[in-house]
Amino acid sequence: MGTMESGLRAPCCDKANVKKGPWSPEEDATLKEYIDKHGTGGNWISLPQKAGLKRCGKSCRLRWLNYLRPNIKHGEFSDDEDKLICTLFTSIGSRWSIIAAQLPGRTDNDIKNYWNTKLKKKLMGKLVPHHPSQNQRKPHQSPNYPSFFPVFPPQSPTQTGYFTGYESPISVPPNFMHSSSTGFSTNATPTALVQAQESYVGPLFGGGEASSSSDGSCSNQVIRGREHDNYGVPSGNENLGLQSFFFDGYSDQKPSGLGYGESDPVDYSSLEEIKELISTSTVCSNLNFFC
DNA sequence: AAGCTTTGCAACCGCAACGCT
DNA sequence: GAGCGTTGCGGTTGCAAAGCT
Repeated sequence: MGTMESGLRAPCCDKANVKKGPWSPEEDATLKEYIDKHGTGGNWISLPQKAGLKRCGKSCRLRWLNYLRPNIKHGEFSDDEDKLICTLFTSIGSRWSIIAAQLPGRTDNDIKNYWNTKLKKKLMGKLVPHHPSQNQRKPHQSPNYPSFFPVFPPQSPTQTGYFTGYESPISVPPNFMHSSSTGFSTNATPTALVQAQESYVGPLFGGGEASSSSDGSCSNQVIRGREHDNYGVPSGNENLGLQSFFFDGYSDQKPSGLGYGESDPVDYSSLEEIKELISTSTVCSNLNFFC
């Protein structure tokens, strides 16, 4: 590690001579043909050159993994898949790669998009907003988003007990993801994950009580990190992805109306509803609220 | 029919971990 | 152990299509 600090990170490719944007059928064919013949060669950076593509290696990798790879499933998600995604999301957050690993043929990108555009709304559609007056749409707000998606109070991120809405309301013990007591691993079955989450579901909504880390700093600090457990699985001190589930009441993707620290009033009673909904949807084996 | 808004998804970006030297 | 290149991941963006007025 350690190139990050310098700010002098070399670009992964010559951006000037690299094509961006949607892939053409010809490019797809070229990439597929090359990989079918030679494999990836363990080096995506040099692959486009060898294959005769004017693309960044990263772009090739992404295209292959998300689209060209054999056995990729496209199209509608089944109810079972919906439920599994929901269960896993409430267990481990936006760990899309891990969630994707439980859904054969689905890519993390697919699942992420599906969650952000459909599943989240589907889930939230089950909730009735408390205060219709707050339900006025803001730019880019989906019509069926309840207004009470909390945007958290305008407190300093360092104040214990609050978070800005840009950061996870959740902190997880560093050993949670690879704790033997939780039984978590990428190889864990969804059932195991639910069990793990069950043991942890309380603190998920513990608000301020759960937000301090052991060194006394606040877990509002977004911790991005990937440790790996014995299974080669990302694990560790995680910023679970419920943040995206919670914060953006008026955009799928970004809080376009309010700046950092600005907020609408919070409807805390609605938090209880969400809490109940998620714990119900997660813990209850009869996940039938999608039906 | 035209213009505007919203939605869905492919692709990009930046960061952090990995792994080799 | 440090440095550096590569990989993998999650968040974000851009744009075409669909829907609405």
